[in-house]
Amino acid sequence: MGRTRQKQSKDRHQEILDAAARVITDRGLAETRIQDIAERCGVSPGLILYYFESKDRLLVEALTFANDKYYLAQSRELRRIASARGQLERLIELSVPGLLDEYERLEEWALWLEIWVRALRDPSLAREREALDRRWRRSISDIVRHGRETGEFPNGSDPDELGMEIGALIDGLAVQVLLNDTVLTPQRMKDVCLDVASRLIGFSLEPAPA
Amino acid sequence: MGRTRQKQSKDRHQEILDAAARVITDRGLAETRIQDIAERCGVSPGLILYYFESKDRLLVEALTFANDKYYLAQSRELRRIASARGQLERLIELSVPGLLDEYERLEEWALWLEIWVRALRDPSLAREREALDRRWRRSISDIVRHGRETGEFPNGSDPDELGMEIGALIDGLAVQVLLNDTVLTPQRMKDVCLDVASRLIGFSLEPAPA
DNA sequence: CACCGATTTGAACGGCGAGTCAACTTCGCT
DNA sequence: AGCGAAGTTGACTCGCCGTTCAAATCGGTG
Repeated sequence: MGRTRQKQSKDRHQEILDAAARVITDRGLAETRIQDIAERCGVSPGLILYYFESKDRLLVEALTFANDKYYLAQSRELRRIASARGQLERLIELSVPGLLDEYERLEEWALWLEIWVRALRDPSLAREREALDRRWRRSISDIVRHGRETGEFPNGSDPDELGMEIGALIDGLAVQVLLNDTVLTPQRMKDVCLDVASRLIGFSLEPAPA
Repeated sequence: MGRTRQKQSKDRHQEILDAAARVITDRGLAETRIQDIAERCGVSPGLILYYFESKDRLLVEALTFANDKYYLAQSRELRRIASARGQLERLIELSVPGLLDEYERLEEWALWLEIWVRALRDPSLAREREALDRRWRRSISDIVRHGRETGEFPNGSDPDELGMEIGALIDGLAVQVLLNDTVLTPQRMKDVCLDVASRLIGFSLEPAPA
């Protein structure tokens, strides 16, 4: 068989997942057809079903696949920042839909909405979603822990609790921004998040107003 | 023609909207068929399209119709409470999926998720969603204003800002609870919301621990 | 080159569900 | 009672799309 053959096959697999995620972002999960995904790959519809046993499985896999991709990118970026304060600020920036580059974050949040809706009726996706979400909250609580170790943040509430609170705030605001709420601009969302986070964690915003 | 005839027609209209909302909650927007809605009404599928020009229009109307219903019920209930503190606590209780009666709030939040997803690609629903959301945030900021008038709450941040922050927090947490997050129970969500709200608004929780 | 399995194609199948329609019923009015 | 309009039915049409499949192609191996 040879390794190149396996490699190719794996590439195709990911290529399809990637295309699927993009189609879902563009057309919405409900309106995504196999034909669309095939076209994105420049491939025939039959091939999609050669690599995935059904459309449903493919779509679910694509949702979590894309989420993984974004999570890893975020992790990598945060690891390069030393101060907890800087990490928190960057995490928030990365979470605001449309603040940095146009497409990536918009895609991520749009996919979250689709995950939520489908998880309501798909128990296996529901379990997966919870794991993804715990990971996301954990990246917040880890920043809090880090900040306490370095002395940037004071001791106080349970870091996990803070991760949940701040995470929920970001989720809620991100939905508004994603849906183009006219009142809540991306910049304003960033400010609100930082402001509330600083009050909840208990540090002062003054020293470094970005 | 006579008014009774018009009245009947209006009832049918609402009956269908109601049935549609329930079906959407049960099966999800994407899986909702005209047949299902007809069955809920004990009526033939043809009749549904006699009252609504298309399935799409019916579904969108059903989403906002149900939201209205819940909003009015909430308003009525809050108006009966004198203290701002009591109003805030009740608003939070009413917002936690599955804390009080099983079905109603679960339905409401499930429908919100569907609204969000569809609003991503339906500009007219997007506009409608924003209005609904402003109304919801406003019911929070009004409580803050009321509390400042009565002296229960101290002066501080802009009430609209607080409405946005607390509203977003509730949204984010409600999604977790709705999706049966194993860590975040309904009771815990209520506690977290009250706790964060009291810190943001600046009043003490001690005097009345429910 | 000839073979073989893996990959890829595109045509065809089949079911499903939105929307149409012509016939039938119901109800208010005179 | 009987007319006309509104309400209701259920069978039918039609297009769409997931899935299947037989044939074609490709690429590595001996």
